Amino acid sequence: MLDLEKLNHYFGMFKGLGMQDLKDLFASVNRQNLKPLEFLIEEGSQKRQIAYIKKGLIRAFLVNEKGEEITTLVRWEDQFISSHDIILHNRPSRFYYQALEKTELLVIDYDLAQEIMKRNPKLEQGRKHFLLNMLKESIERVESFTLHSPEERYINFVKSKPNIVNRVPDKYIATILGMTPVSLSRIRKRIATKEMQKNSTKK
Amino acid sequence: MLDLEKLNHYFGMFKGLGMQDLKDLFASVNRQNLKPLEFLIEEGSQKRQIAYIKKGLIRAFLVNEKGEEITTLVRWEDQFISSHDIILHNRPSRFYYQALEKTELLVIDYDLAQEIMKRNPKLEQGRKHFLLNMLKESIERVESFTLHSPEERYINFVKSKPNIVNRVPDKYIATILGMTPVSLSRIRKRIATKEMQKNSTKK
DNA sequence: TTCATTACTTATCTTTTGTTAATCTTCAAA
DNA sequence: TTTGAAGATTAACAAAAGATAAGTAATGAA
Repeated sequence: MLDLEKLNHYFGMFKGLGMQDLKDLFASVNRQNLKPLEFLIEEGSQKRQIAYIKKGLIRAFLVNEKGEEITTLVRWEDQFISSHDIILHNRPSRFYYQALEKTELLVIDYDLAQEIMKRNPKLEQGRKHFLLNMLKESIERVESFTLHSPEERYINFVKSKPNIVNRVPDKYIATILGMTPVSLSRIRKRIATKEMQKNSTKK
Repeated sequence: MLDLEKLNHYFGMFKGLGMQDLKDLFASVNRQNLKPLEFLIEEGSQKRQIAYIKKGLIRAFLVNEKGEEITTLVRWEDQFISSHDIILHNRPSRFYYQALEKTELLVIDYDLAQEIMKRNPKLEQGRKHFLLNMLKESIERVESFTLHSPEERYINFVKSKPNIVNRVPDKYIATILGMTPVSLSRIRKRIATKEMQKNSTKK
């Protein structure tokens, strides 16, 4: 599937786009490739850009007062990534955005995208859809903290993103789920033990 | 300040509204009053409505498998409240929405509001603003779980919502912050002890 | 293939949280 | 003013999580 077809498929974004805007859009989209461990956005950046991930995987993390890296999210192919500090809060990014794999991106300036949307009211539909999905995802994540235990949180993460677990080191998954890597390791062991018991009684 | 002025102030919502739509809107807004402990929405409900809180306070909670009530959010005057299960996920509400005080609401049918928005493209701006605020709030809440300890979470809650703390029982605040009431009580004591020490050395 | 680095696991100890139940407060209804 | 009922605190114990360090496994570059 072509890139734009994919975007359209997920967000129905380009339905209403005029020819001039399509040209503008294409002209302003930059391809960017990152090697593993390279940064898309660094702490302190104010670059107002949004990236569509064609291939690869990016993690967002910040360095806290103790000097520890806290990873808060990962995004992978066919998702958008941007600094919410820059885009949503209009402040320098507290987070780094780092590729964990060879990653191919389509990068667009946020303000330009805004303008194009303004000129094409029909695009609002796509934006609304996109925002609602972000909101859903975020609310679900809040609920994972208020409604579930750390162990349940990990189990659900594995269930809902089985392929991602194999592409992201556990230590990053740990802090995404609000726990330490050591604690996650213990939880994994606990789960494995329970599985063992289940299987032995089954037999 | 009048109700509509307030709404306008916070969301700039009615700028682009035509006369017919204003009439529609007014005709379809229902006033509703709740006594303490009465429900706006009950578990299982599918009523697609959004309420603006003129006065009072509402908590959302669900009853988990163990039969415990888990409160996940509170909303108060000049805020909107709705069931995200119904509105966002199109499924029956898992949550109850209960007034904790004498509460006055303006209730509107969500689908009607949608239609009015569709007929008034200028309103999209207000909706976008509203959605972005919801998203910001939700992301900040996720960060409070990944970036802060339970103790810090409580301190931040008190700092950012000092008036609300006095209107909501601690046991509800506890589960909003992802902990048990007993644990919150201990945290409060710990904080108080630290404050004591600070004040004694200051003297 | 080897070796060094990084990730993961395990161990030990401390701190915090969960659980349950008892006790103390508060506050509103009688 | 008294008195229940609900909320908050405290206690006691078990379970889990944090912190630190040491050991083991995995991985990728030379």
